[in-house]
Amino acid sequence: MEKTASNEELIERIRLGDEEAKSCFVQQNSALVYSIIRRFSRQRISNEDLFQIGCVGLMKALNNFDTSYEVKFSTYAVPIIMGEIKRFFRDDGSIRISRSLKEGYLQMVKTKEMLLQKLNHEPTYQEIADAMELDVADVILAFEANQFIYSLDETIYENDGSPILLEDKVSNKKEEDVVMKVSLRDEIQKLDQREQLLLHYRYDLSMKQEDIAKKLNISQVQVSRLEKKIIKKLKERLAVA
DNA sequence: CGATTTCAATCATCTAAACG
DNA sequence: CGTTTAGATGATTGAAATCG
Repeated sequence: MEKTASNEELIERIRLGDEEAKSCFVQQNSALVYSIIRRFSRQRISNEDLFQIGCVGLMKALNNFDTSYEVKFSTYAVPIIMGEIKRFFRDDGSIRISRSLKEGYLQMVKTKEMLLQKLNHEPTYQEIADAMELDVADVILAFEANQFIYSLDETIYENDGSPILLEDKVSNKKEEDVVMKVSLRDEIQKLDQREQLLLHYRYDLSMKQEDIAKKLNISQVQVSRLEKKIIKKLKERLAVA
């Protein structure tokens, strides 16, 4: 290693493929990450995890930073890192807080699918509630709260049943799973509608390929193939990062 | 049993004769 | 020339065999 160079200089060299400059850069800016995560530290999550997430943000900032912005790197990087951490808390919270609620939700989704077949129309909240012998208010609440949650990882992480974990399919490594989780979420967002839906059915709802096939109007064989393709794609994209 | 792979049929895309 | 036709090559498909 060598004496301190400015961030701007280092970035210049990183752009040219200088690996040494990169590690030097990370080391130099870890203090910045620390100063940010200090504000977030809570008991629920270790500082180490937080730091890793912060570094994800740092790398994002590094990749997207444009010298023509005419601002100091740190000015640009801080909001990005903050965003990354905030996003993690949001995602993390929604999963941990509502696990039992989520399970109920999954059941509701299944019931809804079933009713859809039986009634031949989109079931009302009332009908779902009746079928499950629940209060309408509970059903509505669960649906509203969970509507947009795609918890493709973590969701089932401590179920004793036989959960399928997308994470395991995509990654072989055990470590650095926090970083992996974050970027996996990113990559899933980039998939097209049908692919996301397939993952949702498969890994959130644990549906059979055959049932998914019916839903998507394709054959079960195609579901198998499509699923394999998606896994492969995610794997490749994560491997590079 | 559910998931995957195999295999033959079918479809799409390209190439090059064979015309008018 | 343009376009029509024959065929070749490759991708996609689902039923059925096979796997775990």
